[in-house]
Amino acid sequence: MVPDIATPDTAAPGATVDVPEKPTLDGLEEKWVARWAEQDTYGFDRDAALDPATPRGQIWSIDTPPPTASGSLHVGHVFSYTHTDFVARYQRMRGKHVFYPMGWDDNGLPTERRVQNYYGVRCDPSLHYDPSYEPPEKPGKDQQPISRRNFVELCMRLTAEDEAEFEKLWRRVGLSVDWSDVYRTISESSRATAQKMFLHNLARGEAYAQEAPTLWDVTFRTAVAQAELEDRERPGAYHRISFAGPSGPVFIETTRPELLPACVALVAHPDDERYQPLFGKTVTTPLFGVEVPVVAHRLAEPDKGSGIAMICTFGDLNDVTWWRELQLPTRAIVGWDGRILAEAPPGLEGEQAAAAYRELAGKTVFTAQARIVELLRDSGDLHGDPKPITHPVKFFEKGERPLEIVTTRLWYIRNGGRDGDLRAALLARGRQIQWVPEHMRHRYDNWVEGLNGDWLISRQRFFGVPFPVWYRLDTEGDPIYEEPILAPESALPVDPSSDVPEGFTEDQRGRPGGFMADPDVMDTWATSSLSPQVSSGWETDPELFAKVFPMDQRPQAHDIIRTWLFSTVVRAHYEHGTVPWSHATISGFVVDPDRKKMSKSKGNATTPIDVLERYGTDAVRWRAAGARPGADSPFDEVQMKVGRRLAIKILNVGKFVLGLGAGSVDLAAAAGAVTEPIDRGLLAGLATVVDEATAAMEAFNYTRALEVAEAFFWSFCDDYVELVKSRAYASGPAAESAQATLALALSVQLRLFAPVLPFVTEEVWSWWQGGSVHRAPWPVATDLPQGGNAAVVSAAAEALAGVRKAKSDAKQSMRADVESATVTAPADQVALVESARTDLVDAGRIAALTVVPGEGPLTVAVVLAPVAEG
RNA sequence: GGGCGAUUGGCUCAGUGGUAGAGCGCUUCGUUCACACCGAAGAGGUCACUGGUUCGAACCCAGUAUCGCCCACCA
Repeated sequence: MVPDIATPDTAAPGATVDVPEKPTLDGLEEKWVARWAEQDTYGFDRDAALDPATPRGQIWSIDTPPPTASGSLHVGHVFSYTHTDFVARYQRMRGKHVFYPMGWDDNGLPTERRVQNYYGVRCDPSLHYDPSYEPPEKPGKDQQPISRRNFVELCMRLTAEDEAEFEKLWRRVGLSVDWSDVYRTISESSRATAQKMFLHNLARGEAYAQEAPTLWDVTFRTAVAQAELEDRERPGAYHRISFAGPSGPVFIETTRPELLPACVALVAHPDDERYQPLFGKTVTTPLFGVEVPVVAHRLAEPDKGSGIAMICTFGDLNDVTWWRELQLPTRAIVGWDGRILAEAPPGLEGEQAAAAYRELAGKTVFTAQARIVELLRDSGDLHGDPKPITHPVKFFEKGERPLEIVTTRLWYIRNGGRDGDLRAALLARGRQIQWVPEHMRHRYDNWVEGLNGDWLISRQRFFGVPFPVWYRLDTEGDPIYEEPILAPESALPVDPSSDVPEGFTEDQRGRPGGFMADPDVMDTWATSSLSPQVSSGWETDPELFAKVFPMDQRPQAHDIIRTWLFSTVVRAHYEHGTVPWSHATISGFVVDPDRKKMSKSKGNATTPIDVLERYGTDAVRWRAAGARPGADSPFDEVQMKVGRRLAIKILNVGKFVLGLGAGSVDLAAAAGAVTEPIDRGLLAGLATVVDEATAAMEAFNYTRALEVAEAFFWSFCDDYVELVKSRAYASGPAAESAQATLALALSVQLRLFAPVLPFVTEEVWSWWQGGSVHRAPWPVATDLPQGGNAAVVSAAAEALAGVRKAKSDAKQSMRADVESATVTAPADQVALVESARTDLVDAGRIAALTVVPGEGPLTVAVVLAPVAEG
């Protein structure tokens, strides 16, 4: 029993029915958004939900995706969040306590960039905090450097403004979230959660630090994880270069000739007979005269280029593998800024090497390439012209320049990329999740099976969750990485760049014998992977956490299965030994007419507020419901009109039906008043619709649920209401049967539509019923009178259609009088049509109706009354 | 190169073994009596292709083609 849900029989017979003269969609959003807020229609009833007597199955908890606060929302967001809302509203009407918080992802790079541009500032972590700092009125020409803490404060300030705007939009979209429960990924509590979980991972050996070559974005000057990579096709060229070998030149082909000074070996496949004589020998690099060994490795491909490749530190991930497995020396030449380092790497001895290196030092890799090609050409070591090719190059998904590989010390979380048992365990977790649609599971499997390293979580940025770690400095001032100083859990969140570890004072920061902060922040996914823990109150609200975690539903788009979904599974696996949620519901994208994903950066995004205002929220939601889970859906404004038409129809038919006397029907007693066969038939058909819609909603198929409800509704309006309106106008038991049927049918249909069309259904409901339709119970077939025959309605509708066709063919008004009509129907339908005779005669304006059995489908022969001239 | 999905009327999509469906668009007609932000009627498809299974295939199986997405070590 759910106490705060209004039952639909609250309207007593003769209760006030207040139907507007001219119903309209205009203003419904403002009216009901305000009313729902006042009445806390969607509040999570914590006391009831946390009552020990409430079974877990009576709660539905949703791990809402926190939108990027610094971004802007487009129609695609509106669709996917609406999909979740359909489920939330359905579950609420099923009587569940719906835990539906909203979060804002205000952490990370996008926010940093927005703050830099908006205020004209930049973060300089070496500066001290200025408590009285105010940003310039207008951003100046040069960005003002400010301390990390000041920068973070500006981030907090701006995102708070952005989030207020977002909330307004979401309310207008009709999301039934509990607005008293909002989290931010940069809040104290989120930061504390992320830091605490990191310390747990570290204590259990699931997180570790390692100095290793890593993919590096030279624009953002940060490390990049595998999940943030994307390949882009870029033009390049094979350069054929000769090395001096023991018995003549050895030719290699490379797309990165500028890395020649970083060359540490040549490599060929062990079975490659052409190069077997060279294995174990050395060759000499052109220009630099460095002796490098020729080695064998199975990853070398005989049919690529000349079959022998130069290994550089580092040109690509293959180089890293070779370097690691063959234990080659390191000759790094690319710096964090993407330029060739000023100092030549070890191994380049002699004046020849130094002179050649000076030609490249300080240049970008692009200009260094141009220069070295000239040098190689002059020295005669470049053979032929470079052969242009197009090849995939790795980029940071938000970046504009190819990634380089640099060596640095970073934090990782084990994710199965280097451990088969862990990988198998995480694949098994994937199988414990129910995926909607089912085939999205393959994306997860595919990703986990293809991992080639652990999850890199360090980012060299400012606005993020810092690692709660310091390092002691030795007497030389060098950090002792082996013994990190960890913040105690009770102190979290900490900012090690301004907080001081236990036993030290601020003036020891950066001094020999003192300490230094870990300079990095966590990857944004390292925080958002904890959204279930953050929103459910892990460690901050154990009672709540125990009741809502693991959560019931994770809605998200398919493009971030490899990032958000996977990382959330990893964290829950470690900390809780479970999956974070039972269901993952995956939304597709809204795509433009060319089937390209809608996104702001592509400039093809449609602004939601504009569409919401033009068509009304319900119309937009109706269109969203047409996009099945996981399916991409083209944006088509014409479709919005159809949704709007449905909403208007609901208003009008509601008004009409209530005016026919349905408004004063006692719903609790209505079933007993339904006596006419066609009335019983209508409700029998509706009972089937209720069953089908319910089954569809249980399977998250809101599209199907809407479709069956809508098909029934249009037939209800066009056929049933037309057939019975004359009878309903009258009085007596037959009229009461019609009125009771209309009332029941309206009540049930409003509730079926409520999850998709919350505004218009609430409006009509309010004319006539107490409480909110959104707190009314989802209809069940057994509430409707049993035993009716739905075929009565279809037979009568078919006969009526025949009469209409005759009038249409004769180009007459539907109100034209019919002198006589003869229905010829299959034998088993004669009685059905006869049982609706009176309604049919009235609706068709038929003077004389005959129904006879015959062969073939039902037909109607009509003689129209003569039309008076003139 | 691997994986996943799609291919049904002009458009967007339902339809998983039994006579091809819906909405939009189109054509024709109709408005005092809930609804012109409307109603009624109608036209329109060899279900991508080739084989196979079956009494029967849009649907099941094998293969092909095209499109889209995800992944992949890219000299």
